[in-house]
Amino acid sequence: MGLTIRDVARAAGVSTATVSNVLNKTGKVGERTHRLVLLTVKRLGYFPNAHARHLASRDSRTLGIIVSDIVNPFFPEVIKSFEIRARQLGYDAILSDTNYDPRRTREAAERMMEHNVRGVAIMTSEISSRLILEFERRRIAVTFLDLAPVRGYVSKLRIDYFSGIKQIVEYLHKSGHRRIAFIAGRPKLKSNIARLEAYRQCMRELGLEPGPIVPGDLRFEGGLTAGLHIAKLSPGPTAVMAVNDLTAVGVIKGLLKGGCRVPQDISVTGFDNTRLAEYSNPSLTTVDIHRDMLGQMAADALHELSCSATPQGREYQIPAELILRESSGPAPTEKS
Amino acid sequence: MGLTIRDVARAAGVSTATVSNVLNKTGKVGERTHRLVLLTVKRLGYFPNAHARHLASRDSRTLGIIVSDIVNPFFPEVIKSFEIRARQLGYDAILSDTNYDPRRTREAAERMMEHNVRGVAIMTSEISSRLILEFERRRIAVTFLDLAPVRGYVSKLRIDYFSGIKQIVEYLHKSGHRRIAFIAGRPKLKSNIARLEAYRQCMRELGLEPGPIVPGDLRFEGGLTAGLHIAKLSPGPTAVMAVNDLTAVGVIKGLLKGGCRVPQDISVTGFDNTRLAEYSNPSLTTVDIHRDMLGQMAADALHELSCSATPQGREYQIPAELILRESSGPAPTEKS
DNA sequence: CCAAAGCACTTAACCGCTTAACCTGGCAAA
DNA sequence: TTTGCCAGGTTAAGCGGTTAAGTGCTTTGG
Repeated sequence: MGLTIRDVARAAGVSTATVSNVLNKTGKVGERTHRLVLLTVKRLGYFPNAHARHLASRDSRTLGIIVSDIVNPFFPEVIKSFEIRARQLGYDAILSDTNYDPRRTREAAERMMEHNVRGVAIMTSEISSRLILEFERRRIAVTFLDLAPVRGYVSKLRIDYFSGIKQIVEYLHKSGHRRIAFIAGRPKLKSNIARLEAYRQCMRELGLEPGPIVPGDLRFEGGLTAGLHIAKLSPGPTAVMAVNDLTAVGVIKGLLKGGCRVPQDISVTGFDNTRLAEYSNPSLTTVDIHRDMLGQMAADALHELSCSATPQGREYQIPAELILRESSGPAPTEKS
Repeated sequence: MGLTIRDVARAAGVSTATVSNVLNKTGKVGERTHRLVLLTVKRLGYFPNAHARHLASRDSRTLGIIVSDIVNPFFPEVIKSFEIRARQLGYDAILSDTNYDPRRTREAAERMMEHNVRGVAIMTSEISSRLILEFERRRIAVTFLDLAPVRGYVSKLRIDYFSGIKQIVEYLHKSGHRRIAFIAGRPKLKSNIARLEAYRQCMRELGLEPGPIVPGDLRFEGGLTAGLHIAKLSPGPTAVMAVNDLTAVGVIKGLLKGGCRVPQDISVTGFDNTRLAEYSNPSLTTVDIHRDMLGQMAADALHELSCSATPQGREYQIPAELILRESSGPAPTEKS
């Protein structure tokens, strides 16, 4: 196996406690010895065993993040910023992907417990309340996305879907659009429902009738179908809001296939501001919800919860920001 | 803290060794007791502490994967399939992202050592040979992508860039293209060099002069610039091969801005078959290099190396496959 | 001038698990 | 009946660290 702290201690002619104190920067070691130990560590190429360290200190200094699908372009940036912030705060970060599968979600949660994490950011909705209670029982800090109320060990990251949708609707309205369709996502996902409801409410507030609401599936294919469908409508909408970017890209393709030009005939908007939005052709007008901030905030929230003696969950707002690109423009002048 | 194996042992009226034997399925426990223990574990909601387990068994049963950028759409699928396969083989998987930064690459490697992984899949090129030696010294299995020769503990995953490029060139040639440009990537990356060289060689083999070779940066922006540049060329190429999909998407945008239609005036091809290729407009003709297979193979290779008594690294081939989509077509008929 | 305090360490008892070595009772073979 | 053996346990010694308590100095205050 590898070297142990005892090997280092022997080589440096000190006790293991001294080596440990040097490596943990407790300040209990004199400067001469400190340097000597550090030198020996370098010379031998010693790395402390993380497992032993966690076990002995009764503190894993680890944060976990559970996402539903790492391939979904929404998550990588969240994961990345989570991991970076966790490291800055002195934590190790571990990731689990559930693939939208409740069984794997349970396994992911169990993995977090086995690793004795101090906190876990849950970025998926397929999690049972039993598991959440289990986390609470073990005093493991938790953050949720949108779901669940704030409690002792539970903080909440609320993405401001309403504001995001509102910005789109108002922008389209100002650009002269009056018939604005909506392509929905999965009817069971809270975040999708929130967007749909926000759309309905914002339309009404501007005195507009919520236009055709077409089902989708959050995927490209659903958008494609919806786009083809909308291209055939008469009188069709002059703008289409999609529940996310991927759907919007599908919609654009569907509309083009159906003979509509984007944005000359119909404007299309997305949601999430994934890379796709930027690279799409035409590039997408969409809403950015600061995924990097999301990851960072999750790590910060967990740190705060797990450090406090009397933890009190908080609610964090993730702002949404309208990003104008090529897929939207002024409404075409009516010829009917 | 949480429950320990002692709590379970006490509650079930057996020794800790028995509980351990049940949980590890060693088959040394009678059926009655087995069931009793399992029941007690469920009832109390006990999860074994992974750190203690790893420490005591002197075996982390963990595989690591180091990637350069999780946000790069190439990696998530690799990571996902790696992680799935690792779990199937009974391993825990940990991920580190280096962000193309040598310092963070070193930290990632150190993290792997601290976690005492049995093997690590290195999917980045910014790694120093010192670290590789360090892995070898500790008998940690390693797989590399393209780089490095096969050795005792080192296997190699070779993506068949040559075949991929060759398929594109031959396809374009058959479609009547004779002037085929190439947009390069980073001149230091081995994988990029391999593609460029393959392009040169394949062109020559077909009796074609390697056309303009335009620098790029693997990013959208580089492609955009290159596309604008090429649109101005006269006589311009009738086809453009980009070093990767992202560049290709940029190229398309650049060409469109420069007044060229894709694929009517100019065909464009990508490389990697990221999701982007599918969603781009027009969708991209590209080469799929089976990223899921890559991740799985890496896990398999590490498993094999770390289990063998006399490990001998092997070379694994990752096949490449041409995917035809909308961004390419027959060469326009010359009018000069 | 002596006790108390401070400094720079060492000693050794854990952390929660695994596992080799050691028991024990019951049954088949001698 | 004795012996041997095996299935089905238990005991206890680590794994590689951390850390509270202890030790032998030197310094300091009254």
